[in-house]
Amino acid sequence: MEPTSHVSVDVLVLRYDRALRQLRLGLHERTLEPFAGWPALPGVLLLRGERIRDAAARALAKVQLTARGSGQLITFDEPSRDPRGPTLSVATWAVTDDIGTARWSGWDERPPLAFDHDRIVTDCRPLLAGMLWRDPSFTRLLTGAEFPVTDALALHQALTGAAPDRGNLNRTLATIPGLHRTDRQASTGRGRPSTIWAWSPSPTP
Amino acid sequence: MEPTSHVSVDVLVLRYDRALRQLRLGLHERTLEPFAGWPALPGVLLLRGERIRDAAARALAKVQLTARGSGQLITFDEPSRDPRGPTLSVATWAVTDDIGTARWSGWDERPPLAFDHDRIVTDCRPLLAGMLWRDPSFTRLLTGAEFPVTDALALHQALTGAAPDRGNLNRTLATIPGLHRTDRQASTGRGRPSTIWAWSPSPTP
DNA sequence: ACAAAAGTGTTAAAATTACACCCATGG
DNA sequence: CCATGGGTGTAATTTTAACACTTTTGT
Repeated sequence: MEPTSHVSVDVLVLRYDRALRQLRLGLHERTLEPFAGWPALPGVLLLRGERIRDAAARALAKVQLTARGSGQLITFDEPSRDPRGPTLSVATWAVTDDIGTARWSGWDERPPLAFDHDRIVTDCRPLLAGMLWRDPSFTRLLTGAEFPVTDALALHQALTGAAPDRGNLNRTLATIPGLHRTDRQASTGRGRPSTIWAWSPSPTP
Repeated sequence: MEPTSHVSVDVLVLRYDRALRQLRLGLHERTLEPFAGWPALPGVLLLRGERIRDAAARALAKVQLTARGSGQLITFDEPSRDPRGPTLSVATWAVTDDIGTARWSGWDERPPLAFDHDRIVTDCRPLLAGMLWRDPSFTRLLTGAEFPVTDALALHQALTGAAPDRGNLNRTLATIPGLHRTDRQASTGRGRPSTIWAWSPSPTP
């Protein structure tokens, strides 16, 4: 018995799938008990002296992913959340471009998760929704360097649940510093092609 | 050498001093090395299986205080923040009525603190400012069951740095659910007496 | 009467929302 | 030429902010 609780870092891995036009959540199929065979947020135990961001990177490595950026959300401290013993969970977000070996799931079609990870996801969603369009680095990572408004709409819908008015979303984008509309367009199949927005060169100088 | 970092819970203890009309921060004079003799945020090491809220209560007990309410802020993970070895710090807030054995300091006249506690205080201030008037339970704890507008003004000023317009603050208060103005007044010395606002019976049912 | 503190009224500016209508493309 | 998706324009509503002016008290 250790004198203190363990600390795990669990990551909400986000990846915007341009083909599916959907924000997807990266899950890791557990191989060990408890919850063997269950999908879970990728997580690791925080090592002595390790920074949370680095632990998150290790968690991503378990599914062969590297984060473009990450950040802290909330800490969950329910003592029985892990049957192996009391373990804090520092929830973090990370954005990636790759597929890795993760199991990718839509936000709403997500299967039941191991531990209290369902709760973590539900509690953290509004936090992420609040960061979209307001936190430039988070937003930039999700959208990538360039994106059509359609993708912006899908992102907004994925995180807030409701689809915003297209016109208003356009105006919102126009007010974001470092973001500007280009004269290029993206053909999406049927319908009028969407204007492409682009970030200025240096997002985090 | 333990396999994992320690976890401390450090508390920003808040107490509104009606006589001084000032929000004060409760500090604990350290007796042990490192930083013996320095003032610090009251903190304890999180025990195995202990909830953050309970650890915060233990920290307050070190200065003979009990919290009326508390909550989580951010987690600091800089590995060298504690010279004894890597220690996470989960910063929390707590509101109390008592004096206890704490050393109370105004927010701006506060002395240099031990560890990275100066940084914790500076980083957390805007978070607390954002909770004021928006988070009803936090607000209610700070103001108490009844309060004159003057106190509201002092609280706002302490957390945001700037004093708000009196008229606008009055209107802000009027929109807060569960809060209503009474027909009583508080004489504050010279000048026109201040209207007393009161919370409705059950704040957190 | 005057200064200090509190309160009211009014208005300007900004952000949020909603909705009607026009434009471009594929079938 | 029409359904589909994208964009612009406009207006109502709400929030935020600022400031002038009035009221009440102690000295």
